[in-house]
Amino acid sequence: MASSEVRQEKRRVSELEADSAAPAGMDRSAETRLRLLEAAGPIFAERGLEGVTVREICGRAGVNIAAIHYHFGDKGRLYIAAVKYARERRAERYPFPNWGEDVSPEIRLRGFIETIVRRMLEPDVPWQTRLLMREVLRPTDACRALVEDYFRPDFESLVSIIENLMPDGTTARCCRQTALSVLGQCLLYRIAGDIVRQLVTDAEYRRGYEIESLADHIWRFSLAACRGWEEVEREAQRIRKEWESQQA
Amino acid sequence: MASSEVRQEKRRVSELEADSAAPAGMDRSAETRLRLLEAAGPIFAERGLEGVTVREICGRAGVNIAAIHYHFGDKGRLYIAAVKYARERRAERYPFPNWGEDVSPEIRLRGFIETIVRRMLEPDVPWQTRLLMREVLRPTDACRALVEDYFRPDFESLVSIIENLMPDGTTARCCRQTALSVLGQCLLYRIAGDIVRQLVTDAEYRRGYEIESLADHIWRFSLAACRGWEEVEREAQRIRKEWESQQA
DNA sequence: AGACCTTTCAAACGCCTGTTTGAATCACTA
DNA sequence: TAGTGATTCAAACAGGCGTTTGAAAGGTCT
Repeated sequence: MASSEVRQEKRRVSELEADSAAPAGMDRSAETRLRLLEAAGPIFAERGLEGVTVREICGRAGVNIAAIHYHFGDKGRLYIAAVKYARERRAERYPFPNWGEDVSPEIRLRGFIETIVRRMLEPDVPWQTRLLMREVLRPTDACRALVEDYFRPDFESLVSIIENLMPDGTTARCCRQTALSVLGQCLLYRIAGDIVRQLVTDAEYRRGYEIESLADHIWRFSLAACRGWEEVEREAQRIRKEWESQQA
Repeated sequence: MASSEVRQEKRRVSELEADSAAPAGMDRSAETRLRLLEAAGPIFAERGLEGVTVREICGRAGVNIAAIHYHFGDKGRLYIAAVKYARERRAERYPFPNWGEDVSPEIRLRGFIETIVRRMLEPDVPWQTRLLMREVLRPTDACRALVEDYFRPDFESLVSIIENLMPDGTTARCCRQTALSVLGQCLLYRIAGDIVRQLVTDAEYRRGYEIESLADHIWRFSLAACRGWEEVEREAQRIRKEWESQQA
């Protein structure tokens, strides 16, 4: 009992070393760690922590079952390590376009939407991106901080795009909520792809629901909402009165 | 082995009887079935098939573990029975408003959105509704037909509302996709409620994200999109040209 | 009351999970 | 080459899962 704790303690030290380097002449230990991470990552990204067995992971990695305990302590910490690893490899994630200063907010919005949709749906987006997306959508207690430094910057940049598109004087709160409306549209196809496929006909699905077309529609819809915002503002009072009379 | 099959076969017959009636003098069998369904339903609705153990279900129902096998065959068929039961009790689900002929599409849209958001978020919406929502979002093979008769009618009525709001000549395909944009906004708060709460400040969340406010924003955003649709159509060519030049 | 079928019950079964063990193997130093 | 610590391995472990069992209890007929 005490001996196993010692084992883990030793390993936890060399985990830290492993952060710093994976030298050309990689030792067995570092290689095994890497094989586990690279094997576990994609499956975790697809099916989550509970949906995967350690036996499957080790099988794909070609290492012994006990390796997880030896190198990471347990399955849960392997998962966390995989998330961290994915975050470190952030460069590999599907990148946002890098606009110049003079690019219009309309174009920025278009690029943002396409990037998000692609991250959601592109099957050959790197698993690191997909795992981080999963964590962002259903944050594990252990990784809640991830939202802050992985996703919030993207969110804030979307908000600032929208601030440029909405009429002057629109509150920041309203802009944030609008940003969420844009994100919600993107998420739908990831979360409820099955039902969407069932609701529209097959032919229509094949022609109008590839990534480009989806991004295009979401963009037009969202942009149109910004354009029409003031008009609805003006109608609002009349409609709201009608609404309340209908409610009663 | 053969005997157990016989048992199940017998039961499967009386399952059918159980559809027809639950008379005042309910016999033990029907009562146990009902207790299982009523105990399992809410937990299934919350955590799904895999997230619940038969021991928990039977514990809450106050019946023996073996009752599931005896009355339903196995856990999976209990789940299916719970979904069917939920669908039969459709009347209890949170209803759409029943508009008169003369109600404007703007108002209809407002009512539709609020109903959906409420179904997603209201904690004391009946579990039957929540279980069906879950099935619609991640359709199990067994219950795929559910989408057709439970959800499609709602979807089609949303589409027809939108057809009345979009400019004349908008294609049906575009209206369906727009309907999905509306639904996506509603879904976000159910699917990614955690991250939303983290992205906006606590104070803002409490004041601006109750059901009424959410429905109001989604409604304004969607209505504005319909109003601004033609304007964007007109801009589209110019913007698209800019987009393509930026891409290159 | 006795026979018969239905329904419940406590207990166990077999399986799969994540984890642990102790010995075998490897890589390196003296 | 012998010794030492790091790493791998096959095997087993404990515990939870869904399922099954065979007997007990309940209800309903003649």
